[in-house]
This record gives sequence, structure tokens and C-alpha cells, in this order.
Amino acid sequence: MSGTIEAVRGMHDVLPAEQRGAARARAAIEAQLEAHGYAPVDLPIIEPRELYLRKLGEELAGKVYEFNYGGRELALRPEWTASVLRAFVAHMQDQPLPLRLSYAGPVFRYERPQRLTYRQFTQVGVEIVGGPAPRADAEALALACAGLDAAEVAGYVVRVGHVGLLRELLGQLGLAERTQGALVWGMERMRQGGASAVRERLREAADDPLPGIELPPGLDEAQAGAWLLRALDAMQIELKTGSRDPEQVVARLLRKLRRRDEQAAVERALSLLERLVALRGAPAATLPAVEALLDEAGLHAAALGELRAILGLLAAHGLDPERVEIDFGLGRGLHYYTGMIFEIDDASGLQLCGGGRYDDLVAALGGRGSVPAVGFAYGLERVAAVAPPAPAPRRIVLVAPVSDDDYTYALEVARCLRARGLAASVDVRGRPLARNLSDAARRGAAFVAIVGVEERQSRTLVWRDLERRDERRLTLDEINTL
RNA sequence: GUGCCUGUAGCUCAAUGGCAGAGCGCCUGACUGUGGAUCAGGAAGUUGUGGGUUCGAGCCCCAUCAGGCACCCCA
Repeated sequence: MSGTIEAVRGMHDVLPAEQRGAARARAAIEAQLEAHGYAPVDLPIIEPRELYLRKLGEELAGKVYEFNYGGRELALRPEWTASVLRAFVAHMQDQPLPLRLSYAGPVFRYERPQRLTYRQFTQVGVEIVGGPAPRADAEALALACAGLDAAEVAGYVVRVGHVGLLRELLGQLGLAERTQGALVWGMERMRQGGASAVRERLREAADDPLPGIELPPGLDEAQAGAWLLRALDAMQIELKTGSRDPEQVVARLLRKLRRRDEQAAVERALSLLERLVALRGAPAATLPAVEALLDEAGLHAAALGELRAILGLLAAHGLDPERVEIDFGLGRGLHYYTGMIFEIDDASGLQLCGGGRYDDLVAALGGRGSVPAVGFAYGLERVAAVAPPAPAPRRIVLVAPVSDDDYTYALEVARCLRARGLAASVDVRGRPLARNLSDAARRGAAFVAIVGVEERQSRTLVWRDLERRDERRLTLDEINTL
């Protein structure tokens, strides 16, 4: 079709039927958030690009709409949490904690469009700033479910994992921060392709280890660095040729060499994680199994106790424990998560909601001191799509002037009806009454107010009930008694 | 980012490589004070777009745009 202009790819026109459903779902959710004491905020759609540079994670960072305008590096927000914490750091550090904040509005991600996957969609969510584990985590989890219940979404499944637990274990296995991260963010892949898939990925991401060179065992970082510097100096290798200074060169070399040392630990970690991922299911069965696995490996994770505490609180929040499934294979590509993470899927596997704990993000955004925080967000369009359809819109009244002479009186009648709280509109096309009636019937209007010369002169109207197919004459004053 | 399927009137869809059609919807009238019906008429298309093959392309080929499906990831 030439001459028409299509919506931009991935953008979505929301027509009345869908909009009704979205508005209904949003109202139901927001009523829950308000009932739990969350205060709404609204924040800019455009943020400094820098806000998303560090903690977002490569996967999502690559999907941020970025642009330069007037010499500024800007971005359309791909999620709300960074904005909320930026605003917290800027304006709300004087507030008593915990601070319960809620939000609703569009976010943008450059993804391949599919059904219910749009490049602009609406997130509705909350952050509990200054809310420590385990209680704030349990509150968030329970609230996420309460919102879905309020929206009448049935059959959803809550999947809970814990990034902090994984990191704790990997730390005990002696893995560097960097390697821990790579493994943690590979968990989703692990579930699909097993350890080998992650090993493969790890190798792709890393530079090749240096063959044939080994550090003397038992040195800490500083000692090893000094040893390397001395060795290179003794070999009369000039380190000042490139753009890096000698310390940087040595640090990089050290990382490569350490990677060799790490190989054994990485293998141990991979097999541990593979078994951990396999242990998914109901908490009652899974938690003891995890504990047994850790005992067997000679590891201990304080986070396991935290996770147990979080899950233990859910019943007291009124959440059906049957809905909850432990799953350490949760990905959650946002790299700022530090503790419990969760996702909620509908019965068909469509993700409706996601969130988790991010204790370092406030500090990373320049906040004074570290503030523990946890939050989650729904995808409003998805929630609305799986919620029961919205009921028919409010029944409207069509005011039908019999002739053009009756039009201004029809407007007065419509004003009276609206003052009474009814939704009234007046035919603007000057159509014959018969057509207005059939039009009103076809649109599903409940009533037609007919005004002609007779009604105009007696300041009355004929009130026709389309369903009952009967009518009576009312004075304008009698409208108030309808 | 990867693989696959599909684009014809507002909508749902027809049309062997040979005249672009139907149903629904929309508009007008029958019908200037009473119903979703009926009847008559009307508007509506560069077959997503751009190339190519062919005497001839909605149909075959290439590209591109858009939608969908399965991945990846996410809400």
C-alpha cells in the first residue's frame, strides 16, 4: 500500500479493546502496590547513556537505544531500576529507609519483535530501597504474586534463584571475580547445554591462556606481580613500547597466567554448578538436596540460609508454596543482581515478571554508603494478555436529535446525562432516527435518548432502553432519578 | 543476533504464469419520530516496496520492509 506510513518496527499500536485490558490490569496491580505502601514516582524516559554502561550486562546493554543529541550521549531507558536509584541518590537520600517506590511506564529494548515482545513495552514495578534480606525479598516476591492475583492471572509459576549463593560457592573454590561472573551469567546456558556449553563460552570470552609459562606457586597478587616484573626485566624485555604502562601489562599477563591456575577450579565449579542446576523444583525437596550437595563438596554457603528464610516467609505472606520452584539456572542478564533473583512465568512459559536483589547498585551510582535493595517489574502488556478479557466498556447513552433543529437541545440533554454520571454522546452526522437506533444497537449502547421538537418544547426526553425495547418520557429533572 | 513461514480492498481470504475477485465492514438510498434485518446502489487496489526473468508476473528469482513461529535473551 503506497502512501501509508507504518508504525516503526517493533512498536505496537494499542487499540481500544487491548487498551481496556491493559488499563484494567494496571489498575489492579497498582491498587496492590498502593495497598502495600508503595509511593509512585515518575522518571524520565531519556537518561544519560552512562547510567547503563556498567551494571546492565552485555546482553541487555547491546539492546539499548542510544543516540547523541546536542553533544550529549543519551539513551532511552531499557528498564527502571537504574533510573529509580539514580533519582534516589539525587533526591531521596534524606528519606527514612526502607523507601518503597513504585513506577509504571514505557521502556525500550532493541529486540527481535514477536508476539508480546515489543521494542517499546510498559514496565510496572517497585523497588524497596534500604530493605535487607530476607524480609524485603519475601515481601517483593509475595507482592509480585499479589499483583498477578489482583489482575486475575491464573496458573503462574514463580522461579527463584540466588546469584549471591553461586558467587559465594565460586569464591570458595578460589575463582576470581571475573570468572565468577562469567559462570554465574552462563547458568541459563548450563541448563540447556550442560557444562560443556559453558566451558565453550568461557573459552570464547577469555583470551587464550599462555602455554608453557607458570608462576611459582603460593604467591599472592602483589608478590606475583613483582615476580613477573623482575622476570621480564631480567630478560630485558622492554615494557614501555605500547600504550599501557608496565603495571598494566603485568596485571594483564597475570590474569592470563592465573587463568591456567584456575583451570582445575573452573572444572570443579562447572561440575558443581551442573549438579546444582539439575536440582530444581519445590523448595521442600530442593533445599535439603542443595544442602547435601554442598556438604559433599565440602562447601558452605550462608546464602542458603538466607534463601531458606525468604522461602519460609512466603507462606506467612499468603503465597501458595506450590507455585514456587527453586531454580539456580535463572539467568537474569542484569549484572547488578547480588542475591535472590526471581522470574514469574504464566502457564505457557511466557515471562510476566522478573526481579531480584541488588545490594551494590546504590553505591555504584554514587550513593553515600551501600544500601541494600530489592525490586521487580511486570511486563504490563504480557500480564494483560494472559489476564481474563476486560468486561465490556461502560454502557453509553447515544443522544439522537430527530432533526437538525433539535441538535443544540440534544447537547443540553447530553450535559445533564453526564452530570448524572452517564457516558453520553450526541450524533453529529444528522442521520435519521432509524439509523441512529440501529447504529446504537450495533455498537452495544444501552440507551438512546431521543429528542425531537416535542421533547424540546416540553424540556423532556424519550428514554429508550435498547435491551428491554421499551421507553418512557422523562423531564430533565427526572434524569437525576434514573 | 540465528533459523524458518507469511504479506492481495478497512478485515478474513480467493484467483493453472493469461481480464484482480468474494464475503464481511464502510458510505448512500428505500426510511425526515423508532432497532442488529432486507433490498438497491456506491466508494474502496501501483497485489508491502524495489529490481529481475518472461510475449505476459499476484504467482517464478533476488533484494528490502513488515508480521508471525522456534531459538537467544528478556517483561
